[in-house]
Amino acid sequence: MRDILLNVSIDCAIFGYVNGELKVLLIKRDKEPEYNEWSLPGGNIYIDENIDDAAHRLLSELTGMSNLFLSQVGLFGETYRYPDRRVVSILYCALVKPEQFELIAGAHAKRIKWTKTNNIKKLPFDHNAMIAYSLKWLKEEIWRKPILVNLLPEKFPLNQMQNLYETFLQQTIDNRNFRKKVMAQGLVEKLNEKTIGGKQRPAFLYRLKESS
Amino acid sequence: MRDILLNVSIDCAIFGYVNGELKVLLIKRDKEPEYNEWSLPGGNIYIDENIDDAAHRLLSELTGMSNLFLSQVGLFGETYRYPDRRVVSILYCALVKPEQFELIAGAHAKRIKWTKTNNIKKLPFDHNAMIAYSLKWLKEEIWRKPILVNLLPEKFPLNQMQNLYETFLQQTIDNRNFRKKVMAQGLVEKLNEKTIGGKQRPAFLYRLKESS
DNA sequence: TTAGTTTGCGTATAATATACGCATATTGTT
DNA sequence: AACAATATGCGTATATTATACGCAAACTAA
Repeated sequence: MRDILLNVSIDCAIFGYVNGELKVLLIKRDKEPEYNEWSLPGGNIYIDENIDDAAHRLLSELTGMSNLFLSQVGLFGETYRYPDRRVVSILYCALVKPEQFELIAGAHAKRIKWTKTNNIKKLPFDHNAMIAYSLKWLKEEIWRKPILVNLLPEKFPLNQMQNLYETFLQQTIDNRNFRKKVMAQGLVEKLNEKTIGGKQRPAFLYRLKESS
Repeated sequence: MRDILLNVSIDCAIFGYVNGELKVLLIKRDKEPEYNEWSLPGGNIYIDENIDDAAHRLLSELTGMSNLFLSQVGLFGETYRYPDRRVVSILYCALVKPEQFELIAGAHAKRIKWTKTNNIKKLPFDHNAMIAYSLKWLKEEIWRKPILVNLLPEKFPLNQMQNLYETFLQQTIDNRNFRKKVMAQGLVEKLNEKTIGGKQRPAFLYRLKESS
């Protein structure tokens, strides 16, 4: 039985994009407090466990998801945010393609579901604030971190990347300017390969730079 | 005897500007671990204490400083960063005018000193990384938060504000463009008062906007 | 061959940031 | 009282960056 950090916890706001709709992953709690309520996946950190590692482990245990690109986005430490004892929570955030994951309700999660982010009902603790904060953070970081690029296959043509950005930002982007912008900030690099079997002119493939 | 959070602590990187030099506040620890070593001021959070409040209290206790504009800048949670037990530390940061404070070494601080930020020797724990991180953060936030404006008197002419920015950023700024930039982002507001007793043309006074 | 489509080069325009001119209001000096 | 010295605070010109758009090239399907 490994010891846990009693005053620190982790919560994860995992967003998924399906058919142009942004959804957030909720689990049905199978323990107190807030037994049977829908909430963000989260939990405790082991005493000798790296915080980022803990976030990945918790998600894996609760939902079966692994190898996500998780970013630490904030700290929620209101005095009475958690009823049982004083717990400061570290908020992690990721964007995923729901269809790439088979959700498996694991320990402490009776069920799992994707919920539309517009019009979320009242969640336990400060989880509504966490979701709002994450969405704001995401839109700011989308051009600086490979949050979106991680939804793509390892190698992809630029128009696929552009479609993703357009879908997430809910706006069309000029393809020529998109290329310039993406190249200027250098999150991705051009490969010497092209798409094959497409129904039009082959496009060069790109991938996330090592350093990102 | 109030309980404390065992797994969470606070550290403060307080920077001071004297004669164009940036210095950081260090205290000489009077308890283990790292007894007698110079380190960043910091300490524990009480079980029912707001995190921001704790940061202010700790600084006050250790150094006598109060009413600082403190910003939470990061979380340091490496597994073995603290030798006695697992502690995740929340880093706070502020910029002050050293001459405005009478430093009083309080509980758990044998001495206090200002040290130049270039060429700091090895400090305990991860405090060197904390200082480096704070400096990077400061330069990014200097136009968005009233970190620097808080070093000024309540009412000030724009050239005083400009001098401060120039000193901190170590570069000259065109006075006309400085005015435009400052007005455009609206951290401060113009008053209907002017400087008196100066040795040249009186300038309008400005102050930090309420909302900031 | 030709129509349809996407790629990916280019340049033109708009928006923003930086550089700089200079008249004005004040104090100190002759 | 005139003038130098200095900082204020208005303006506009230039450079840099972001956005809008033209269009030829490369491929597929028919």
